[in-house]
Amino acid sequence: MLDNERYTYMASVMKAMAHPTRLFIVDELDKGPKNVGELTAMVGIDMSTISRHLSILRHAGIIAATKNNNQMIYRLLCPCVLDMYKCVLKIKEQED
Amino acid sequence: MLDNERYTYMASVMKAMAHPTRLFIVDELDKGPKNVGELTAMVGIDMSTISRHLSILRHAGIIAATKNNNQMIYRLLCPCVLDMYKCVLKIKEQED
DNA sequence: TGGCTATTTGTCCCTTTTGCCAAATACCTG
DNA sequence: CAGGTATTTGGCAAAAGGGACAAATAGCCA
Repeated sequence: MLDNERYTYMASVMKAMAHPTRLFIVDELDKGPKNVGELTAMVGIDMSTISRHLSILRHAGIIAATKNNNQMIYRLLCPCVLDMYKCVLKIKEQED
Repeated sequence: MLDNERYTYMASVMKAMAHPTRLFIVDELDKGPKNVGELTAMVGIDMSTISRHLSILRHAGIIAATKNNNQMIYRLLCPCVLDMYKCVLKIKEQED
């Protein structure tokens, strides 16, 4: 398979997005930066789990964090990920 | 989490893309329809595994298949998935 | 029908992912 | 320093993902 490394990298970024909770987080961060507590309250699962989701998105380079006192403020780095939604919706239309 | 079903659906489509071999297949099908044997030769792993990858992409609505004699010809349904690459590359640039 | 080619499906094994709880860490404040 | 709040990390269990091999299925041709 030609250029395997490229595909592996691309897949890793897409995998980071490919989870309902993480897509929700990305959507929320697109509206504005938020801390872990706020996101936890919105999603309604354990904060440790949210923290891990945020870590996955951060390592993929999709979001970034800044420390504010004892809080971590997360923000969306690349709003272009939201364009992926458009394509997914186009696929959905095709099926109906 | 608001509108959970929407996020679950979107995640399932993105998950279908989130694998190096499947991204490669999508890229190849973008150049033109191909049968399972051709894709297997290009990727270099077991045909049964390729077949399952194709099944995953088909169920996600990303590709479609037509039977030609005893071959299955796969084709890309929604070339817009390739636009996702652009965003991933933008993310990569940001990191360097 | 029997054999040949192309593809899919069943099964097994191993690895990764996800979620929870509890413990650790970080930072502020009295 | 002690206590409080915010977040991350370790460990564990359940579930899902990925690959190989063998067996099943489908369609063609003699």
